[in-house]
Amino acid sequence: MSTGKRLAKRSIVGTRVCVPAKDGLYLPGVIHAVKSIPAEDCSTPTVKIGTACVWTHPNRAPYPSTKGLGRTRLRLHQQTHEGRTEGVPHPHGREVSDVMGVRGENKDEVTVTVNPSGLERGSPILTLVKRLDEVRLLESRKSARLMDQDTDFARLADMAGADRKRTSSHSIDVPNSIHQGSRKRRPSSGNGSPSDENNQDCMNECTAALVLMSLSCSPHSPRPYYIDGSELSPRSSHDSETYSWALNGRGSSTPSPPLSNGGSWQQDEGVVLDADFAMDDLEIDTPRKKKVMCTVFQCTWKGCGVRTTSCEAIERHVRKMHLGPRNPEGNDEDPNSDHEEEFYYTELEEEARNVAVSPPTLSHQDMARPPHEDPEYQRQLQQEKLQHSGSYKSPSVLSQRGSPLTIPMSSFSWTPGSYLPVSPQKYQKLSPKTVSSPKLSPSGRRVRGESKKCRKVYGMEHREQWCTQCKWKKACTRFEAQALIVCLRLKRPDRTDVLTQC
DNA sequence: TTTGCCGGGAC
DNA sequence: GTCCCGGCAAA
Ligand SMILES: [Zn+2]
Repeated sequence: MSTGKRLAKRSIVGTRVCVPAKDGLYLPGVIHAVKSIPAEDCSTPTVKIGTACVWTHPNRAPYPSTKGLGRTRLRLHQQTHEGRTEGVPHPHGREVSDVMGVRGENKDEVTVTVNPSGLERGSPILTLVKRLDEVRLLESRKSARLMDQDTDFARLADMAGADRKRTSSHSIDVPNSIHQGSRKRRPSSGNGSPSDENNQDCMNECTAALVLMSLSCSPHSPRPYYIDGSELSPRSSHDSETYSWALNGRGSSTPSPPLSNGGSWQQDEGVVLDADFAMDDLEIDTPRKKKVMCTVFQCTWKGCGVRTTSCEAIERHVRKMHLGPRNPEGNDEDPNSDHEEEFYYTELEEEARNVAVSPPTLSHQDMARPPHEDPEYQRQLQQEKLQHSGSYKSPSVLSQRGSPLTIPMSSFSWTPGSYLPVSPQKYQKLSPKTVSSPKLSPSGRRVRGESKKCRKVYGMEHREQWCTQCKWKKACTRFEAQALIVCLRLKRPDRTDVLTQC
């Protein structure tokens, strides 16, 4: 519902940004004002660099603070999670914050120019070449979206759900036979040495989710894909528009952040989902769910408010109308592009009938069926390909970027609760919306998964080997995750980058 | 009857 | 937040 997938944009004043300077150098600054230009129906942020210098560019937005460092910028944020910006270890071990500029030369290094005022008096301007992981972030006020992304990454680490703590502590599935039958709490520490199998189990669960994320999300505000009977593919009603997770019906629909953490989750908090990747935006066709919701995208550029039903369309709009071409060549397909436009629209959910007046919309039938079954959608795809080849990210492009998986659902059952191995309670907490299950029994109870469950596999006598969920009498998460990995290996052996994490 | 797991309660 | 279990429904 209107609990919204993406939070409405807040004021960007105060947001740390990078602005392009000469020689490809990006200077950190803070947006201190946004001037609106009524005539042009847009606004121009003014960025303060240091104390005096002001950068402004009509019809052009500054880069979010992490932008402008090429691919390296994300690592800056992801690896540190400290909410700080441009704190560069001084050669003598001190931290300096008067960074004049940061330039990403290659993947692992950044060149940092440090203002002498941040060092001893009279020091010359320092140019430091630092490894990425040496660069720490000082306090910064990031844009809401970047905040969201951080949250995402943090939560990403939680994909092991109830097992996550044990993931980090390398211990899981504690035998609890001693306390069997007693509601007395076991000491939470001293879990003893876990079996390798359990460790692997946990890893598998983590990785399965990672794999999913990694494979199904494009680096550019990655689009989720959905698993229908046969494949993971972008789910959209038309024009690659209303994306939503529909894993056998249950899923989420908001984009997730790029997963470039290399699986090194150091934080664990909740599930992956949040404003940008939430299990909560589930579009499921069940008897329970009567209202057909669909997503519209609204431009948040001041005074604009243009709405489209397509993510692509709104991004195109923002790019064309407000931001200008991404680069001189106008090559919008540049994988390294800044995706700045993502900051200038918001995603809203509306009842389908409202959307009918929003252009461009097709029939609503297609919202309830997979795109590959929708002839109208297919036609649209063809047209889109023809019309926008080169400047428009058609689903095929998305496919390349996100490399959606093709997973035969017959090989394993993908039950909704186990989409990410997470405790149902947590799942529900992160799901403000009423979540309906894809396969619900008439009573509303979800249909039992078809895959083996710990109880069946290990038996009551080996309860200690069960996954945590099974121990808690919750929906088992172990075998679906494993099945997913198996499928992944079979179907996408080329994705060694992800598979190596398994 | 067995199994899976939802919902809710204890801690 | 974690952990547990009553009880329901499907298998
Ligand atoms: Zn299990």
